[in-house]
Amino acid sequence: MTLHEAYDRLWNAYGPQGWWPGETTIEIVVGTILTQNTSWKNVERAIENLRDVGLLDSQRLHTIDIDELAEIIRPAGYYRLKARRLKNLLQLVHTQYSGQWQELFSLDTNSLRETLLSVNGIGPETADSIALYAANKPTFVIDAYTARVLKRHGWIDFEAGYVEMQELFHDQLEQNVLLFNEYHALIVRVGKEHCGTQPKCNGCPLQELLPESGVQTA
DNA sequence: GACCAGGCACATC
DNA sequence: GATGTGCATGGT
Repeated sequence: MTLHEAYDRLWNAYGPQGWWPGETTIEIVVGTILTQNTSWKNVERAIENLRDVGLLDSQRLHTIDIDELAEIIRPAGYYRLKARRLKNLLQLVHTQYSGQWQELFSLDTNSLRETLLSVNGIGPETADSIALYAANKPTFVIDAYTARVLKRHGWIDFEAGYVEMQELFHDQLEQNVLLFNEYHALIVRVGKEHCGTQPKCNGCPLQELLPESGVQTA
């Protein structure tokens, strides 16, 4: 079994997932922070609120009062925390990169990653999400679903951490932005439908790729 | 009413 | 280094 085979099965079963298509840079960046440990549905409400008041704009977000911002993104949950995290990132871009996201994104993948990780409130997944979906860098995003699917199917050691899981994809696949984008979204899809808190592997497109030992429980 | 959702930082041992 | 806890809304 290879990650290529698994990708083909998922693609054949589900097709394109359309994550973050045709949206602006700031909208994608805001989404990566708002979706931390939060359902996308709630994030959409918060983003619509921002759109309604014309705040999907880096400069305006940078200058708006933090408590006002918090109230506007309230539906996304952890709203005061996330307002602070957004402000931290905007502070970086507007003081170090002239408010120009493309200037920040012109860094090589590793430097961009390290720079993003230096911001309080941005961890590995958020940094990689921004790098992949906003900056179009070929870096694979590992999230809770990805970890669950990899471990449930015995593709990686149960104790593996973020970096190990990411290396698995980086080592076995061509470094392609669109592939990484689609693959991650497909894994989230199969994770939601079949690898939730209770294993439901009947009908799972990856069922025949399960290890002989059977399904491990998280 | 419990449990979950596309994490992360910080405290404590 | 591992483990626990706060952050918060909305859906099932």
